[in-house]
Amino acid sequence: MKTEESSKDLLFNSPESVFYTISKEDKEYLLKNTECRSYKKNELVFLENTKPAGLICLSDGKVKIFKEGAGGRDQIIRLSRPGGFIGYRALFAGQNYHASAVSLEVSIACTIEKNALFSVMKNDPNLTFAILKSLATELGVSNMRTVSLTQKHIRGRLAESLLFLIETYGYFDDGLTIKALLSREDIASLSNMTTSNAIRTLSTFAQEGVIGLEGRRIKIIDVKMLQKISNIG
Amino acid sequence: MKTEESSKDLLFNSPESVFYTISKEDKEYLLKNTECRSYKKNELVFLENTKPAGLICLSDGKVKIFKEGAGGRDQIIRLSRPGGFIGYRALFAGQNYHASAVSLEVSIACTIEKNALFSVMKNDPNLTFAILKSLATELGVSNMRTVSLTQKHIRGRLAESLLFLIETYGYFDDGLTIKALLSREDIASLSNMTTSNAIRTLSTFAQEGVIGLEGRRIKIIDVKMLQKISNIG
DNA sequence: AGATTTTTATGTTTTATAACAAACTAATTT
DNA sequence: AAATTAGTTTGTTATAAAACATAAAAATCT
Repeated sequence: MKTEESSKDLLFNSPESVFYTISKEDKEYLLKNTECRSYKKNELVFLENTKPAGLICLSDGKVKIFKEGAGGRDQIIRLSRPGGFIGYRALFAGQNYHASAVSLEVSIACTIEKNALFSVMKNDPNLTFAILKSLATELGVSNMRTVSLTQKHIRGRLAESLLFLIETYGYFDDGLTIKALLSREDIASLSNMTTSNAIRTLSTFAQEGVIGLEGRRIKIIDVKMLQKISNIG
Repeated sequence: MKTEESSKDLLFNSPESVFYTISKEDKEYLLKNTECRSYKKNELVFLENTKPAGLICLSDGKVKIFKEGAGGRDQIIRLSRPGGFIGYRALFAGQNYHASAVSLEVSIACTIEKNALFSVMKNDPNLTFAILKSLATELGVSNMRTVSLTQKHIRGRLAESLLFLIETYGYFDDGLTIKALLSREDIASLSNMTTSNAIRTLSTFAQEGVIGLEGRRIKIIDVKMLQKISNIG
């Protein structure tokens, strides 16, 4: 299990981090202005329409970013994994959050205070450029998702979501079970359908031998078929 | 009518441009590496899956950015107006275009060559920061749109599209007619519905006295009502 | 351990919207 | 000006998915 202290280390000293290559002084300065805390399952990380305090980096666990839609039906915009940033869109746009974030399991997240981060960025074009690239990439995913969610049918959307979960969280040690135990409701919110239809379609996939179901565990039996279902829409 | 020469001026010397405040030398350098050209109506500006050559700025006219979906049904991701950038997501993500761009009317667009732009950005954190802000803002719009398109009903989606057109292009001198003469098919692609349903729903709105229709001209009679329809979804 | 709530499951009905069809109108081309 | 093509309109039918309903199972609380 990770601690709140070791979390700062992941954020600033792992080679994949955009902060890995910044100067020693900048690193020390940001470190002093970063706070980590842990979240229980289903705890709010930030709330729609509030102001970002800084850049939040997920260090351990899983967080969903979602918008509440008409009739209480949520729409999951994004899922975050350790090492990923959350809520940075609003921060850099200078806006309030457009969505809320809630942990899906016990999680640790670190917040780099806004002004400290900005002052470092203003003197480090490479850092700003790296963040720009990351945001641009995310915008691409978001645009693709818009098309998928609006044009694919239920089976295609669900298949795409399962592939997305595999991509994001990978498998347990068995190499088959998706390493994410979402509720059926969350799977529905991710795939833009009602919970009933998510359950129904999952069990159809299971009957067809594409996946296996054991409670919240989803075993992927036939990835190729899943990709095919996702592609034909 | 704008010329290709005066277009460069808009891009670098208008106070709203992100390039307005860059140094004189940088401006001259970018100016040398910028090319403007005009496009006929329905001409391709860039094609999905090709590599961006630089940052494209629309100087005059209107351009739609769209993705071809299943069964030839397009999805308009974004509409650009003079002063706006197009295709910058792919450029900064270091990817090929995920969508295509086509002019909706006679247009002029300027392209700042990629490497020239990047070298200026690497030395001007403020410029990079400004572009980051702009991208973050767009990502917000994109996320909101995802939720609207997936959760609102036909009437709500169409009303939202009309309001979006007003916001983007404003009115003709009469203060009533939307300054954008889109085909019914484009209105459908923007609202994620079939052309038939776009036409049908437009004429329902007209019957209800919310809008007036004269060919492709759409007169907004009751904005409040339109906002209400958009909000209730 | 029992009670209560939440989550999952499945069947039935209703409805919004796509798909199809056919005609009419406007815009281009020859 | 006639012919051709592209775009618009309206009506009908088919269908995917939501809404509703009920029950079983699992998780949580007392």
